[in-house]
Amino acid sequence: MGLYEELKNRGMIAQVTDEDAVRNLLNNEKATFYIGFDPTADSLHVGHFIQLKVMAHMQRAGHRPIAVFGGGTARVGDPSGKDSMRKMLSREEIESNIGHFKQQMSRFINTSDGKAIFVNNGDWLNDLNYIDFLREVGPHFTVNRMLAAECYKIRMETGLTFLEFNYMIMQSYDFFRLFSDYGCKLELGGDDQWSNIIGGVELVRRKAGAEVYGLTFKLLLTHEGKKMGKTEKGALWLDPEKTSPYDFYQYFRNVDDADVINCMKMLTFMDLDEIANYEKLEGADLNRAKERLAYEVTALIHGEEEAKKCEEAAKSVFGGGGASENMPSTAVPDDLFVDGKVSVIDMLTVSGLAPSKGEARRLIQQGGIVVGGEKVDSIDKSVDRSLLESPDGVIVKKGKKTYHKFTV
RNA sequence: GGGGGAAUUCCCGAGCGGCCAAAGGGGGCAGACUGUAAAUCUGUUGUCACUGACUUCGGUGGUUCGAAUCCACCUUCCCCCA
Repeated sequence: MGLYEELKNRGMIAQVTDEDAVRNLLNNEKATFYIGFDPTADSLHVGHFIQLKVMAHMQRAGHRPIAVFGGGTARVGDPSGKDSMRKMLSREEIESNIGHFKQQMSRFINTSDGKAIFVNNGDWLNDLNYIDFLREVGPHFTVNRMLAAECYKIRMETGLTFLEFNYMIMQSYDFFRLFSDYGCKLELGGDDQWSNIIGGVELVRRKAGAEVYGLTFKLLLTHEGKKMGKTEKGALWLDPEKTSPYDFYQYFRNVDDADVINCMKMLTFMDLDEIANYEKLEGADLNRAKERLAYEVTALIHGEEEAKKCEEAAKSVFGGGGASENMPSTAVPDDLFVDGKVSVIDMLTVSGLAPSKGEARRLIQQGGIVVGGEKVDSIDKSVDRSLLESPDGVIVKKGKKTYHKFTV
């Protein structure tokens, strides 16, 4: 099975500019391709991971990836799929974000011996001369076509600024530059990038008279069409400081039944035949698939060792509730003790389990707090220091799934 | 440049000068039911010293016993016309 078929069978391919040509390129040639990443945050998230995975996949097959960091484009902001303008980022923020991206990415992409190229489109976009640029690329785009593009659709309702309107042109220009400088023949991206990608394909055709290609991947969506990887705290980040491996693991351990198989196909390197076996599972048995999924994805991002820890922590906690060294924990500061006791309310707030005392009270009143295996039935409850001093500390359960260990 | 409108709690959105910590929905959290799933139902959702007090309704002043509600100026956004 060729690389193209592999991607297709995993249900990852959304749109292709020329299916036969791209299939041939992926299966039989060694091509240079690129994916762009706009450094709009200080960490990559699961959405980016799909792109990383594909890059790694393609690199293994002998193709040469170019990762383009949007040091220039991030200053403009991609309006695709957004209903309002992004906050403008300073140059310093952008540079710092690029640093984080590079670091995270080097885990997945081998950059030695020119096997992959990291570039910053700010290198050619930042110093463009306005009129020269307009004359160079402007004649190749008509406003009529641009306005009809899918990526502007939402914004035609809510308002599209001229700043963002130019995004597509800049990204198209990227492709042209990469084609000229590196012979890049293929641009990959999330499906929301389709308009921007075909803009580049067309620009290369018109300016250089060459045929290049575009391919988009399905976005990671739930079966209801909502974006996956969203948590209360924002995205599901790859940075362990921003999303702990445990939370990361739990996110996938808790995916909807209907989304498990899709996630396996898109996010792991698991063999398709093996996935097919999991696909046969039904009802509660699907939990086995979820465990596997969570393990695999966590291992890819945080390493096998970390993934094992997460798995053990989850099993010990949900399978009977023993202490675990991998559980998030908080040491209670001395000043919270009164007569050798801490109030449960203080424990909840100091650990961040509850953002305020009011919330902490509410949790207790609603029966959502269990301390050391016993439900807390009064907001005045407190815990003896001696219990916290014991080797395993005190385990507090908030709601059904949140466990936290307290020590001194 | 001219004219009109809007800014409300996490989001959307209602809000006669007192009965407004502010309707309703979404989202979040908790409970019941479960499989660490979904759906459903219930409760809850500013802070604290929580049967009370305090701080919120773009900003700054003002009118008033009393303002999210009225006035002035400022800031930002939207719409129509040019």
